[in-house]
Amino acid sequence: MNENLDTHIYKMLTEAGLYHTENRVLILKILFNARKPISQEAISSKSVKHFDKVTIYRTLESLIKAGIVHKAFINKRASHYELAHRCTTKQCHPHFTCTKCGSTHCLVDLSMPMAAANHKGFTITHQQVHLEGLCPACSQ
Amino acid sequence: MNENLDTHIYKMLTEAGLYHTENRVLILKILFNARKPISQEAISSKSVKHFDKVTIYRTLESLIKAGIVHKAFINKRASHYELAHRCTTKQCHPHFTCTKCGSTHCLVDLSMPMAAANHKGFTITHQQVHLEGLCPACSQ
DNA sequence: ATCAAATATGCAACTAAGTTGCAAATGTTA
DNA sequence: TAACATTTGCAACTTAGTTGCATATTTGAT
Ligand SMILES: [Mn+2]
Ligand SMILES: [Mn+2]
Ligand SMILES: [Zn+2]
Ligand SMILES: [Zn+2]
Repeated sequence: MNENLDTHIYKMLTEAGLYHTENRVLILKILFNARKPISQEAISSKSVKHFDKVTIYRTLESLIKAGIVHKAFINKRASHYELAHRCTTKQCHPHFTCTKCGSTHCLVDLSMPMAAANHKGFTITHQQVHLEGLCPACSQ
Repeated sequence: MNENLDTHIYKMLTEAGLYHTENRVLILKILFNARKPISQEAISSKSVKHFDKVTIYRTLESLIKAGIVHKAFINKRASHYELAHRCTTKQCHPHFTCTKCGSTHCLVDLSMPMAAANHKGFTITHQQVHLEGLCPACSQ
């Protein structure tokens, strides 16, 4: 599985025309394992190796430009990043924020209908749905 | 019309149990006139009177707590504020951001179906839809 | 009108997310 | 291995938002 992940990441970077650097691979692995949007600070603290925060921001920037990563939404002034592999070009899965514990979750199996592509002169190309309420743990 | 707005604002503040202060009224008028989410910085620059930014943040905070104002979404690290009068408790109208000119719009007449109130243990109480694409001016 | 209590305001100082410039290090290709 | 392109770390900076505190304003009761 680790072998597969390394190979997968290697291929992704090659296809994107990005240098295959240690930092890029480590950050991608952290994002793969997180399975939800996380902040620069969270990436930093999940990492064994010390990263300069500028390096993390610039690495994320390059991955976003390549379409591998995207910003999910902004929570408490810090953007949260996740892999883009479970989103279409027109719509990301809905994101959920618990109003009690503050945790965020990707509701990848909750499908939401897209708004019409045109609405009173607006050309709508992308839709993002943000949900709030209580997470399973806090619903009890 | 100005007479009506003053009266309306006065009533809103009274009903919310908030002091009827000059600053609160001025900021509410700016929000009424803006007709879209705007930042603290924008409120400040639209105002003839000089406001301390802390005053604006604390005024908005009190209005949010009273349910009169809410944060629409966060754009470029700065929250954008608008009146809550065109939103229900469960769902705000969709917000649109133009990818070309960066302008934001409230699509108050574009209705989006609510996600189910329950989904795999999540209790969903609020939904926010964010759309992207080209605004009428940029669509030409 | 006057006063006391509650609330709002302005100022200075602070925290923290994200950015920029630049020199040194690393990855790629030949 | 050499030349070139890209990435990295560091220091310094910008700016949204917060906090503490002393002063000013609003309100309701007298
Ligand atoms: Mn996503
Ligand atoms: Mn709104
Ligand atoms: Zn929770
Ligand atoms: Zn536009």
